[in-house]
Amino acid sequence: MASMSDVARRAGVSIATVSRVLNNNGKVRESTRILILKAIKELKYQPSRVAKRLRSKSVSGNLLGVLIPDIKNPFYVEVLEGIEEVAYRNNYALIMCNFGQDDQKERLYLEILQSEGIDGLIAAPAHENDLQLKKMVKEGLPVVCVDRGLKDTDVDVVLVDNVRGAFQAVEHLILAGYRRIAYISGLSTIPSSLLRERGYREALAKYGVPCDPVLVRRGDSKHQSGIQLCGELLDLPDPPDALFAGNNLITLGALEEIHRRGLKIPKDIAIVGFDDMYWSSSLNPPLTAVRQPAGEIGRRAGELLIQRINDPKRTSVQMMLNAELIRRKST
Amino acid sequence: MASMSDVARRAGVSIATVSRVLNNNGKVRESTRILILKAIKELKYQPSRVAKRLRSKSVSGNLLGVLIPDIKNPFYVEVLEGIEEVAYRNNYALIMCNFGQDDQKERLYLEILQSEGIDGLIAAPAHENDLQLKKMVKEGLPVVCVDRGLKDTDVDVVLVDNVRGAFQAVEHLILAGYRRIAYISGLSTIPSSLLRERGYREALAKYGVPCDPVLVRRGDSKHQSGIQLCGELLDLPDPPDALFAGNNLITLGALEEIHRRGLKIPKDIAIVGFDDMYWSSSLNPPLTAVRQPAGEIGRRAGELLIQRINDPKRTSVQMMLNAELIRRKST
DNA sequence: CAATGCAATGTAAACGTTTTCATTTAGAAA
DNA sequence: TTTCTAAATGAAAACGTTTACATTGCATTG
Repeated sequence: MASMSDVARRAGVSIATVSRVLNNNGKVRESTRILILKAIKELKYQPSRVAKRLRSKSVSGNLLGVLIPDIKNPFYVEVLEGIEEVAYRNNYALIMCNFGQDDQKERLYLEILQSEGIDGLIAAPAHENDLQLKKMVKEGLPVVCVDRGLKDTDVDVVLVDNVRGAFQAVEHLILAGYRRIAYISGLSTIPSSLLRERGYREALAKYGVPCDPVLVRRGDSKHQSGIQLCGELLDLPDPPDALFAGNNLITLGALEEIHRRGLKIPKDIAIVGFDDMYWSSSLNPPLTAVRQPAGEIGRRAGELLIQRINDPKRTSVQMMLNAELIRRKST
Repeated sequence: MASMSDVARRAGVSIATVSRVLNNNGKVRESTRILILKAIKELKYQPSRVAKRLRSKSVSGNLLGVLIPDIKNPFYVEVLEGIEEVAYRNNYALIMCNFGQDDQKERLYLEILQSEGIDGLIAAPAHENDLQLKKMVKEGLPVVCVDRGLKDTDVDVVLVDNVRGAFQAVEHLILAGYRRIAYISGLSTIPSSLLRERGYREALAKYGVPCDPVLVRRGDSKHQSGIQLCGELLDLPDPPDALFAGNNLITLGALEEIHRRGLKIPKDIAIVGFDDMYWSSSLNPPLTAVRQPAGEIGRRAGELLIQRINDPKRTSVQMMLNAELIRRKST
């Protein structure tokens, strides 16, 4: 691949001048600019992002990190898509790190990202108290959190009002006449699990529906946990008549288990999920769900990150988007 | 961040020696190795992948590119997941490029990847005749193609037997008694679309079922095209009694349209999709589908790529995995 | 015409590694 | 002790940029 000095030689100038026309800074005579542009075209020269990144902390290396807990989860895929959209528009490349809710993997990925000299990071940290990530924020790496915040740390975060979303879901169930409403929670180290549980409890409380502790189950946020915990609930002597599932993987798992047992939804048991998918209406039955604007979360996060890269001392913002209940046929 | 010279200074040696212990090459006395290791630990030193990549074409920079057409498509997400798994295991980071079946975006992404100095690339090219990608292969970049090959080019590729998969699907429909079988194809610039159509035709031919040209529709592989083209088919004076959908997005779209019209599956119309998802059994009705081992495709591709990086002149392989028909309730 | 100042360009260092080649060191053999 | 050899280490260049600083050229001014 041609390098800057090749261009310089061919245009009969020094690399400094070439650099100047590439970055549009410094004065350069129009005639030599043309010469250089011509050489660039002829040699199909492309600047090396690697060299650029190595050399200059001051200028952006156009590389972002994305750290997500589970790419199997359609929610994060949609977030990722949103991020990618704005990253690409701003000429940033993306290093994708899928840590699968594995602490060690997360640590290693963070090290890699640091070592890659990324300009900024969008992360859904393993938990609120992620020391390593906090440290990176402290050290000045531009970071924005999605879906999950970072305790006691001044960092941009964009997420959804989990309490309110869950509240709406459960309120909807109550108003529809259900009384034994179960909650299958994701990992309780994840803030959103707790917040959703809070919404669940608040709704029950508001309508004076007793909260039977046996009806809230906690798993690891994965598909299998939905199957397992839904099964446990259905095996109860006094099983629930409705189910609030803590995320989409859990919902899908629960759905699978309910179908396996030949139960009818919503006659035998109703279900409302947290997280909507574009194909939720094709499920059996069409799923009532709390919709997070995942794509928008990703886009907003991307925009905030790029803003912060360009203005590192901008005051941090917490952007809370609205979750919306989509009523379909499962309740 | 501490650099190698910091370590060297603290250990009282030169950077060359530090480099030697880091890469385990060259002789270094045990006592100084220990000294250096100690300094590394104390300074929390981490080598810069950027510098490493810049300096040395000979040693791997531990960076891979992934170029996929559509991250909305669960198939590619699963492939991506497989790739990520083996990449991580081998200490490679991943630059994810989602080109959305947009030629210009693909071109730009390829340029970025080149400029990032990736060690290798896994790609599902926009079409068989992707000149830019071909050129990169020719120039020696290790590449493995997934899902789609590259014409007249000596490159590793891992994919599924599309003809056979489609054949099985359509044969299954025929044996179940359906006769007016429609095919909704994806983009016809994509080899797999054509191959699946071939399987479709071969099955019809084998059983002497006439092939009504009005029953094959071609779209852009996206969700919306499934809705649209399924609608057109259903509006036909003599509509199909069964549908073979060219990929999962199309399937989901078709499903949506069928439900919107209040038609019953499979009574009014049967449907079999190409691509299975782990939640296909939760669809309404549980979907009969041709399952591609997407995760395995990704893992294999990752392994092949790393092999090739380590042995660039290894002869190229074409790995064809089996697609399997999963019978559920939609047929 | 000399002095001045600014526009245009060049030189060289720096970023953090790897790697070649040269040099020092240590231990063995004589 | 001297000499030799292999082992251990170091010096410096190179990768492809950006950038601070130096230099050149040229027009303007007095």
